[in-house]
Amino acid sequence: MMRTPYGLNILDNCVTCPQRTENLICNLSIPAAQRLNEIKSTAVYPKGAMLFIEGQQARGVFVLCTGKVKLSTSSRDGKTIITKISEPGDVLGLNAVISTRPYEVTAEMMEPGQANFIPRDSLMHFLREFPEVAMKVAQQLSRNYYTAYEEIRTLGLTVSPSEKFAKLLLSWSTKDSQADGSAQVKLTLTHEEIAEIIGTTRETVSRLFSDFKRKQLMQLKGATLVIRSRVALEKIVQS
Amino acid sequence: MMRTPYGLNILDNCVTCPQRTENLICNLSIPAAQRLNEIKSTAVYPKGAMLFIEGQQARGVFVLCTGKVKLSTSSRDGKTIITKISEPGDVLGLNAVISTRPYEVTAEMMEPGQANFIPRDSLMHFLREFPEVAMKVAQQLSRNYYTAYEEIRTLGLTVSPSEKFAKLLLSWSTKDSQADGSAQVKLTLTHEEIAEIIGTTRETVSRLFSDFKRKQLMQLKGATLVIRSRVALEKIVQS
DNA sequence: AAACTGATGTGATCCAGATCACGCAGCGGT
DNA sequence: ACCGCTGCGTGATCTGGATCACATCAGTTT
Repeated sequence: MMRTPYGLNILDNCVTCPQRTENLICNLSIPAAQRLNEIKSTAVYPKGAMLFIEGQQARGVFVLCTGKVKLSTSSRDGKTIITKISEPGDVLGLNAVISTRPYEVTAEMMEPGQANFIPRDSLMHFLREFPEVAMKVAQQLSRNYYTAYEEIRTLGLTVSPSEKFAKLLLSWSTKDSQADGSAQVKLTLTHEEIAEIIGTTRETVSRLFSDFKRKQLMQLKGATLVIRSRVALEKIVQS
Repeated sequence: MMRTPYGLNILDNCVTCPQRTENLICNLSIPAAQRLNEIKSTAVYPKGAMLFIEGQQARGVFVLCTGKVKLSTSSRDGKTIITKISEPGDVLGLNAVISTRPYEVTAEMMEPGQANFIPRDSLMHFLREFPEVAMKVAQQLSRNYYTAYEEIRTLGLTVSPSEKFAKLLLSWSTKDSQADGSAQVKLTLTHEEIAEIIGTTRETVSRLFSDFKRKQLMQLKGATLVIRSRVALEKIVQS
């Protein structure tokens, strides 16, 4: 099968989505995958590009191939919270399309990357054509819901910024942690962005970094964050 | 068609769910409705009964017929937040069942009421049998997601308790507001419960009531809450 | 009626973070 | 080198709610 740099087959792309076998577009039946491949279009976006903006009428979904995407929502007075950092394999805008409502978040490329776009109508047709995929979509949606619920628990039940910060570090380190409980993560976010994730101010995040370093919970080598011990962090979370 | 007090046909029940035509169990095709009627079982629950508890393996969904249900989640250290007050017509536990995960909330009857139970396996079978219903389920799930997202916005973007309180009052008054912007709502929650909704303390809620009454934003006649002007409240929210 | 219980009002105190206000470091552009 | 810009570190204040500690009140029970 031929591959062109800007027109990858979704089936092929699937290979590039590590450990995402449960994903919407993976493990489709051959005819479904072929159909999907026909209705999608691929594009490359620069850093800072907006895939869609909160409040816009939903045009379709984006399947992220490469790069990271920042999902955020803001209030009229300028305050912003980041609800998720999406990674390759994620399907963006699904809720808005399925429920035919405006996008509930803004999706911004954090680094240059590639995404497949599937227009609203094509997707809905596709789902009616392949009911088993509709079922997978429902499961994806309920998984999204769980993530949102975790967010609610964090925002509503966790009071102190230090606790939320510890939670965030833990969520980062789960991906590739060592046997001894330590982990290394590439830090790609600014303090400002971290503040928008845990709902506090830039200054407080800065102080949290100092505190946690002093308490030997973590350490910074260039842009690499070294987490000393997960158990110590879990103690802080304690909720 | 015969009606028995404790074994209402779901189709009939639909009539008792006001303005819920978009609901999962309403507007089904005749065969789907009949099938649904076969797999459901109805029960009456006393006040305080737990339909399900956070963390339990999902057994099935509940379709609320009468009464109100409090959905909440708590942290290990005892703090609780109420995420939603469910009303007749709502489908409870859908996300957990579809994603085959534990219930993410606790559902407690706030007053005696009736609910239909549909076991997990029966529901999944049913959805495979009627793909058009699976599609409706997906839409219901994405609507749930929107509600959760609203919650995130409230918790994450709204800082002051007074703003959240105003938001809550507005959400109550939307249901039946007068032309002049006033509205009357039966107050069924304690200050403690309101505190758990907006994420503050009982004392603060008590003070908020005093403040808002003093500022002529609302007024209390027995258990009836009279909202003076919606616009004034919207000014406070302002986000 | 008295005692009990759960829901409520309200003052006094305290403190974690927000806010303000800088200084400083890195880095790309001209 | 210079500038401009964005991100970061840190002190000094200020303050809104949490917390504690009672008093009160309405509805129930005995």
